[in-house]
Amino acid sequence: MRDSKQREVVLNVIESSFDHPSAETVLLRCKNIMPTINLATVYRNLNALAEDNKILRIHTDKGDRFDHTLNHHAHFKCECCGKFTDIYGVDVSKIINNSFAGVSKINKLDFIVSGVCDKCNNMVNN
Amino acid sequence: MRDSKQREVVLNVIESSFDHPSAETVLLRCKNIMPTINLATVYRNLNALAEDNKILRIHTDKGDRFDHTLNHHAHFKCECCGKFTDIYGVDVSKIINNSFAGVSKINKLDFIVSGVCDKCNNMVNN
DNA sequence: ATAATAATGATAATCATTATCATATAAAGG
DNA sequence: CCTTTATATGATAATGATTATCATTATTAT
Repeated sequence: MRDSKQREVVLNVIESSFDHPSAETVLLRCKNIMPTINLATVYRNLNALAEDNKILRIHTDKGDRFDHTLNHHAHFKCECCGKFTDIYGVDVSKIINNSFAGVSKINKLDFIVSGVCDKCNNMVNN
Repeated sequence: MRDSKQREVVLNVIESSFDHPSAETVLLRCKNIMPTINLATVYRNLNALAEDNKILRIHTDKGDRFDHTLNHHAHFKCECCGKFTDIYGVDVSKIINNSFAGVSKINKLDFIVSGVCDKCNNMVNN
């Protein structure tokens, strides 16, 4: 893999984002730094960086999100406001170290809890 | 929600399927029973049944899968052969009963472990 | 039986993502 | 430093899963 200014920009954007941005959001943030960058390039580099374990891909029901945190962790998605947050109550590393019947190698965990966040719940009840 | 022959067929197909079929696969199986059934109808009814907690939707990186098992459980997806199987080593019900900081209500769990299954692993090593 | 309304089938539209391809750019060797 | 060669890019078309639209059909309350 050759170096590229674009890949560097994409990596910088992910590493400085703490809100699990989508590819489209990553594009917007990249354009602030490099206005000529293209959506296809962003997708290509997000794929390359995730493949290379430089960033983490989170798979959601409406498109993928990307995370600067490398270790696998659970996420919460509010069905009401769409907000995407980290969950610290589950020891995912413990799970990934276990082996399951019929499984030889674990590469990835997608663990997404969906529901209603406190903020949205309070809005409904007030 | 009104009754319909088509929804009955879709529900029957899911309840007699043990391989987590995709919408397209569900369509094929429905057509064996009702050849005139339409893809849009299958999608509509899969959505309605999942919404109604009659079936379970599993969200994967390449399209949704559907399951007759109602209680939330973890799944394993082989990156090599694409096979989709249930995992029994993780007590998901225990996780879902816990509450997380900032979360008022949990409706759904997507828990997918990706990796290589024993079968594919043996093929590579032999 | 009839009226009101929801479900269907056929198909167009959408949305995220990937593929294509000509051009630009990185890095290796002279 | 200049050329060569292969990879990355930008622009855009294509794909694939899912949803929307809309005229027709079927269900159910009256």
